[in-house]
Amino acid sequence: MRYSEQRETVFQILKETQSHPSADWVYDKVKSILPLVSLGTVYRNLGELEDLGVIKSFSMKGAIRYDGNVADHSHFICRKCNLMMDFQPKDISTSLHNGLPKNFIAESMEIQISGLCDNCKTHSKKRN
Amino acid sequence: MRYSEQRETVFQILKETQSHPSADWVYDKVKSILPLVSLGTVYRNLGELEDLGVIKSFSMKGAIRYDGNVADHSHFICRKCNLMMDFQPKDISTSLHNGLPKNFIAESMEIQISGLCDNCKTHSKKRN
DNA sequence: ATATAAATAGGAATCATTCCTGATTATATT
DNA sequence: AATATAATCAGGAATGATTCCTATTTATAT
Ligand SMILES: [Mn+2]
Ligand SMILES: [Mn+2]
Ligand SMILES: [Zn+2]
Ligand SMILES: [Zn+2]
Repeated sequence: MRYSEQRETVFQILKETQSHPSADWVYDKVKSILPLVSLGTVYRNLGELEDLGVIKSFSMKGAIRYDGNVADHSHFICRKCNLMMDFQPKDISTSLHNGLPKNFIAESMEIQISGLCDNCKTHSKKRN
Repeated sequence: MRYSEQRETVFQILKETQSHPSADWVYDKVKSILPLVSLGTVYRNLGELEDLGVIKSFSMKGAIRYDGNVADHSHFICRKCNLMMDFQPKDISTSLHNGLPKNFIAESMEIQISGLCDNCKTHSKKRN
């Protein structure tokens, strides 16, 4: 795989944010550094970085969101503003061995907690 | 909310399957009963049923999938064929109180295990 | 039976994502 | 340093899922 400034920039942006952004958000950020970058290039590089295993993605509310944190972790998701925050549940992987479906090979686990974030539990307007 | 045969049919189809189908799959099923139904009607009724709280939805691999099982449960997802199977992890809700993010109101939890289903671990072709 | 608002069918519009193509560029080789 | 070549790119068209629109139909209250 050949080096490209576009791919490197996409990767750095993803590593530096905790916000689990969409491709479009990444696109805007890249544009502020490389104004001529195209959205297709951002998508292609996000896909390539995911194939390399250095970023992750998941779809949420009809849009793909990307995560530069590839370590095992879980997410808290605010149902109002869609904030997505990492957290590390303790003592889960050990206790989860109970109740797993039979004959399936489990490769990864994600726990998603949905609810209201700190902002949204006190304010009614969308903040994020 | 007025009764409609279309909504009732959508609801019954979702209650009777365990497959976590897409809107399009539901559309095909409804058509076999009400041949003139439109895809827009299926989407609208799926949304209304979700608002009522009698079905759930989540997006997966860029498409919305619907679930007629509104009881708390988790999913095993095959990364090869996208099979989505309910399971009930035991002893999770109690142990999960450790490690939750601060100041967030947790309303629901879902555990997703990804891996290979029984078919896919032995065959290479897509079955589902 | 009639009135009325809710729901529908069919199709257009939208939006995220992927695909395509001719131009550019990183990198290896001379 | 110049050249060759395949990878990558920019820009835009195509796709596919979902939502939106509107004239028509229909459930239901009176
Ligand atoms: Mn994360
Ligand atoms: Mn389910
Ligand atoms: Zn929030
Ligand atoms: Zn499978």
